[in-house]
Amino acid sequence: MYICIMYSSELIKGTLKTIVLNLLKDNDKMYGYEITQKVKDLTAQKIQITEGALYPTLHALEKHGDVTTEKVYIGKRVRKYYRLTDQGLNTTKERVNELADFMKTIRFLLDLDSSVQNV
Amino acid sequence: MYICIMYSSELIKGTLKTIVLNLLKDNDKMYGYEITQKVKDLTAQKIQITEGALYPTLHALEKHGDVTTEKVYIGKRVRKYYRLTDQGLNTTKERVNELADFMKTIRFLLDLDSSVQNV
DNA sequence: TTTAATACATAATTTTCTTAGGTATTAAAC
DNA sequence: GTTTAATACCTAAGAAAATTATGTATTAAA
Repeated sequence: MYICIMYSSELIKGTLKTIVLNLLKDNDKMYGYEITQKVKDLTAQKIQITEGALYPTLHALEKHGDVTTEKVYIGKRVRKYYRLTDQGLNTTKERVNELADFMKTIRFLLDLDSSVQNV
Repeated sequence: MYICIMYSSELIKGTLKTIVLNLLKDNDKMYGYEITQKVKDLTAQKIQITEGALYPTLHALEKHGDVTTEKVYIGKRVRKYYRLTDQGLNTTKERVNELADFMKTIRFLLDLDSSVQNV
């Protein structure tokens, strides 16, 4: 699974693009490997993006004009940096708002707010 | 899409089973069509479960022993009621906890808690 | 009497991720 | 010195889960 939560597995899908876009919104430019590490660090290893999921996603974002790329050589090793376009920033805002709204709906639907243990 | 949010489409996937299980936890017994309507009502039409997604899911839950079924005839029309088993109740708790935890992680990752508009 | 709502179901297709594989550089360990 | 781990990119086959489309049938409403 692209999202390799310790406790479970396929529970949630479809958030990858939003996660990537939001990271690019906050970080000016990032390369693929960096994204996987950042997500891993920020989530205490709970979410681990696999490369098989990430790279096709990044390529799709580029194809749709949400990001631009720039190759940088560190010695002989190549890094491909991704940067949000103006359109990509709009897409990001839309996606993040949708996800936030959806999660709010789910929380209500599952009655999570009334229980004590879930903040 | 099984989840037919007004604003978007494929953003989130994989929550269907958890939603269904949690409804059954709170409602003793329900039939398929009732589940679709309940979710529609509770979410102000934001989430609309399609039958093509629901029925295979219910059948899978039955196959795995999380629910039992009971056919009831209303006149000549048949209703198939689904009811949680003890095992199903455990599955439900696990799933809901996982989903809650995951959403908390996503909220942190997307920095949603620090912004004003998202409560 | 036709349409909409109720109520079940399956099958083909599509999307999206997993799993697995491939290449190559650089740093660390042995 | 050489193997291993980490860095860094990538694709392709397969699986999972939904969408879309279709089917049957009853009942209520227009």
